[in-house]
Amino acid sequence: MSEESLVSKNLDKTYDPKRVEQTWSADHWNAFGLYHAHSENVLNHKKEPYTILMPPPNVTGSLTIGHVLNHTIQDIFIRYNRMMQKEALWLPGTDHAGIATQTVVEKKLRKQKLSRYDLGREKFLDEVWSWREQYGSLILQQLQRLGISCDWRRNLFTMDESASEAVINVFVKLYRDGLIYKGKRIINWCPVSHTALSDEEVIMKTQVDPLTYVRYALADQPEKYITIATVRPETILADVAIAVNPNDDRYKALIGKEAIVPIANRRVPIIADDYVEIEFGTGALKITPAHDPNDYAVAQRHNLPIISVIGQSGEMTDEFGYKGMDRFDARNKITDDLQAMNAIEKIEDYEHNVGYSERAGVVVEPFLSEQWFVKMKTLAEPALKAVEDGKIKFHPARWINTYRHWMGNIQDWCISRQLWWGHRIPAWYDKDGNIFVAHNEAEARELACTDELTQDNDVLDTWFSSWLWPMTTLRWKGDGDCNDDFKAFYPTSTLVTGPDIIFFWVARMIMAGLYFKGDVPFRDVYFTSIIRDMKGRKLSKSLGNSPDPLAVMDQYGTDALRFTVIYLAPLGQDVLFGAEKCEQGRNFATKIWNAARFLFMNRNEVFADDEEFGNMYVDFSPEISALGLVDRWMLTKLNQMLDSYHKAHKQFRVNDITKQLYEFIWSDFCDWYLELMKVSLQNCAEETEKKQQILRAVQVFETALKALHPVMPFITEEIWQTIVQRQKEESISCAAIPYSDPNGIDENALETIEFLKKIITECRSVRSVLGVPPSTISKVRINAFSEEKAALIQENAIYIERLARSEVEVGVGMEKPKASAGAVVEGNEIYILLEGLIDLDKEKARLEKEIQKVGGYVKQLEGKLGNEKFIANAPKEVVEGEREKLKAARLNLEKLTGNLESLK
RNA sequence: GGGUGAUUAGCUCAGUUGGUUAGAGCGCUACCUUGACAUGGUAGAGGUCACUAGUUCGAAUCUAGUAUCACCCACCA
Repeated sequence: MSEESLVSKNLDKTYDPKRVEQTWSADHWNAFGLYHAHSENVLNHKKEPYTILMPPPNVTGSLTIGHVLNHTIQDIFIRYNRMMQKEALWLPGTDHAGIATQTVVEKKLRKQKLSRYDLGREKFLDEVWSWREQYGSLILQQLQRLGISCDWRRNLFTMDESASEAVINVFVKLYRDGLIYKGKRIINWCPVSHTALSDEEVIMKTQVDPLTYVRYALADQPEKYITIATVRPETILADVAIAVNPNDDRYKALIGKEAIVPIANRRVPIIADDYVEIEFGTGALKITPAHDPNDYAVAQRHNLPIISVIGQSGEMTDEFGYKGMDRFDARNKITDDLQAMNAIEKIEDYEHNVGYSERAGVVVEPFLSEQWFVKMKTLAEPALKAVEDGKIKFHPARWINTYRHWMGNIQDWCISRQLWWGHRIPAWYDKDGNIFVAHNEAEARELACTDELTQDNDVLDTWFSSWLWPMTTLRWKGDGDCNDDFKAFYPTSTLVTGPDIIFFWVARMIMAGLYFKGDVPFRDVYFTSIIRDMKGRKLSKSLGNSPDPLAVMDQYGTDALRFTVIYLAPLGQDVLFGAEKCEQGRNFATKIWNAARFLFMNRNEVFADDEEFGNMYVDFSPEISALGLVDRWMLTKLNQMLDSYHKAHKQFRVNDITKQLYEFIWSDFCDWYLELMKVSLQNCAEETEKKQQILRAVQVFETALKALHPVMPFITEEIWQTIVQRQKEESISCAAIPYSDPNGIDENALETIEFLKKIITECRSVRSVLGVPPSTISKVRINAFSEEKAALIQENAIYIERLARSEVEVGVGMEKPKASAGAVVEGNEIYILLEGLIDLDKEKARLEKEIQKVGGYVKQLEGKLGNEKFIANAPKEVVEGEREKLKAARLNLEKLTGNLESLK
C-alpha cells in the first residue's frame, strides 16, 4: 500500500462531517472556478444552458430552515444539470429590501436618539450603505455553508449601477408608454414606516371589534334621527354624508335631507347610492372619503367634499378637541363622548378583517395621497396567457388557479414609497408643478427648458427592481442591447421559490420579461413547501420554534440537514420539521461512510497499491453477461434505480430522488449486495476474480455516489476523491451521471436473487420466531419444486449457508425430517432440522399463523377469479397474473398444512 | 363569501397512469458487539387507508357529498 494513499488517511477515521465540509468548502472550489458558467459554450452550441435565479434573500434576516429547503432544492437542480453536462449557471444576489433595511437602520439610529430627519437624506443613506457593507453579505456567507454552487462572480445587488440603470430605463419607458401615471388615490399607509404600501404588503387579519350604532339627528327634525353602524367611530369627525340604498323603503323619504354629524355638528346630506347594502347593519352608511376607499369612490360620484382627520402617524388632526391623540385612543374617547350625549343606540361585537402592515405589524390606515402607479391590465394579459398556454409550467400545477385569479382581478400597482432607501423616482417638477420624467436631471432640464427643477422625493417599491431580476442578473440595463450572457442564458430554466410571493414577484417577473424582452423569464416554476414545526405551526421568531440551521449543521452535518429536509418535502406539501429529524440524514451519511470503509478495506487487501487499482479501474468495463449472478443482479438494480431517479428529476419530484437513493444504497447495496459479496469474496480462489469483484462493487458505488452528489455534496465528494487519485481541480460535481442502461438489465438474475433472498429471509424468520440462538448453525433441507430449482439452490447454497447460518441439503423429493420446522417459498419446501431445539407448540403456532395468512390470501384470490365479470373484463395479463398467484399460494398452503399435519 | 390543499401504523409521512398480501423513518418488542457500520444487524408486533354514497370485474387511488383541520383570495360599514 502506498504511503500517501488518501484511503488509508481519511477512510480510516470515523465519519466527521465537519472535517469533510471544510475540505470541500465553497472556498476550495471557487479557487478553481468550478461553478463558473461560460456563455461561449452555449453560443458555440457546445453545451445546453441551464440557469437558475436565486431569489434574493432578505439581507436583514438570518438563515432559516426555509432558506435551507429552498436553496438545497436549487442546488440539487443546478448540480444535477451540471453533472448532466449542461452549462449550469446559478445567479446569486441580494436586494436592498427598502422598508426592511431602512427600518433596521432607523432603529439603530433611534438608540442614539437620532431620526433620519436629523441626519438628512444624504447622511442617512451613507448610514444605510455602511450597514449593508457590514451585514449585507452575512446571509450569503451562511448560505455558502450549505454548499450551494452559485457563480459568485456574477453576484448582483439591486442597487448596483447596472441594475439601477435598468430600473430607471424601465420606469421612463413605462411612463412614456403610458403605463405609469401619478394619481391621487386612497392607498394603504403605514403609520410607522410613514410610507404607502402596495396591496400585497398588507396582511388581512380577522378580528373582533365593537360595532357602534350611532344616531345622527335630522337637521330639520332634531327629535328624529338616522342610525348608522361603524367600527371606526373616530372617523365620524370626517363624515361628509350619509348614504342609503335608493331602493330602501325605510329611508326613501330622507333622501335629499340633511343629518347632523354628532360632535362635529356638521350638516351633511343624505344621499342615495347602490353601493349601500340594504340588509347590512341599519342600511344606512356614513361616508368618510378621506379614510375609506369605498367612501372615496362614493364621494367622487356625488361630488362630496373631503375632510381628513387622521395624520401620517395615525394621530388625530381634527378641530374638535381630539387633535394629537392616537387614532385608537381617540376611538375610545369618542365612543365615551357619544355615549355621554346619548348618541349611541347599541354596541355589538363584530368580526371583520383588518389590514396590517406586513413589516411594521400595525393597522394600515387608508390614506388619501398622490402616488405613482403602474397600469397592470396591459401587462397582465400576456403574462396570464404564457402560463395558461404552458410556456411557463408551475409545479405543482394547481398554483395556476391562484395565479389566474389574481391576474384576472388585478389592481394598479402603487410603486412609490415615502422612503429614502431605494431607487429614487426619476421625475422632476418645475415651479408650477409640471412633471418631467427623464433618465437624468440633465434630460429633465432639457425637457422642461428650465434649470429650476426639484426631483421627486420618493423612491420605488423594492419589487420594482425585483421584477427585473431575471434580466438584471444577466446585466441587462433596460436598453435594447443584449450582452453574450443574456443571449446565452435568457430565458432562465427553473425558478424555485415559495408560493407566498407568487404575486409580489413571480407574476411581476413574468410581466416584465414579456413586456421588455418579449419572452418569458423562466420555463418552470417550482413552488417549495412551507416549513412548519412539529405541531404544524408556522416557524416564527416570536414563537421561538425556528431551529437555527447553523446549529443543526454543527450537530448533524450539512449533508444530513440537506438530505433530511429534502426527504421530508414532497412536492407542494407543508413540511413539519424538527432538528431531531436530521438523525435520519446523519445515520444515512454514516452508513455510506462505513460502506466506503468496507470497500476500501477490501480494496487495500486485494490490490498492491493505489496505482494498480487506479489503472485497472479506469479500463474496467465488462459486459453484463460476463458478470456473476450477484453482480448482474446489482447492475440491474442500479439501472432500475437510475431510471426512476432521472424520471423523478424530470417531474420535479425531489423527495422521490432521495427516497430512491436511500433505498438503493441502504437496502440493496449495503444490506444485500455487500453481504453477498462478503461470501463470494471469501469463496474466491483466484486473485483476479477477487479484484474484479471489488472493481465491480466500487464502480456501482461510485455511480450511486454521483447520483447522490446533488443532494449530499460533501460526503460524496470526499469518498469520490479517495476512490482513485484525482487531479487537484477535479470534482465529482462535474462528473457525468449515467442514464439507465437498458443493456444492463438482467431480469433473470433479478428473479434468482430475489428468490434466494426469500429463502434466506424465511430461514432467518423461522429461526428467530422459534428462538434459535444466532450462534447455532442449523441444518436445512430443501425439497425443491423442480430439478431446475434444485440446481439453482445448490449452486448458490453458499449464500444461504452464510447469510442464514445454515447447512443446506437440497434435492427433489426430499422427505420432511421429523424434528423440523417447515416453511415454503414458491413451492419449495424448507425444513430446518432442529433436533431437541424445537418447541413443538411454538412451531405449531407459527405454522397456524402462517396458514391463516396464506389461507386468507387464497380465499381472496379465489373470490376474484370466481367472478365471471372479472374474467370477462379485466385485461388478460391481469387475470393470468392472478391465476399464477393463486396457483403458487395454493401450493404453499397445501405444503404448510402438510407440515402442520405431520406435527400432530 | 369564493378558492386550494390535507385526512393512510402510536408519531411524522410516501404511495406517479385504478390491479401490491398497503410501504418508509422514528418509536415499540425479542435476539445479536458476527471482521464496514450499535449513528448498526436480524426478526417481529402494529392499519376497516376520515365518513357516506356512487362509477367499475376491481378503489387508499376516480366522481359526488359530509365532517374536521390548514392556507390563500375578497371593498358589506
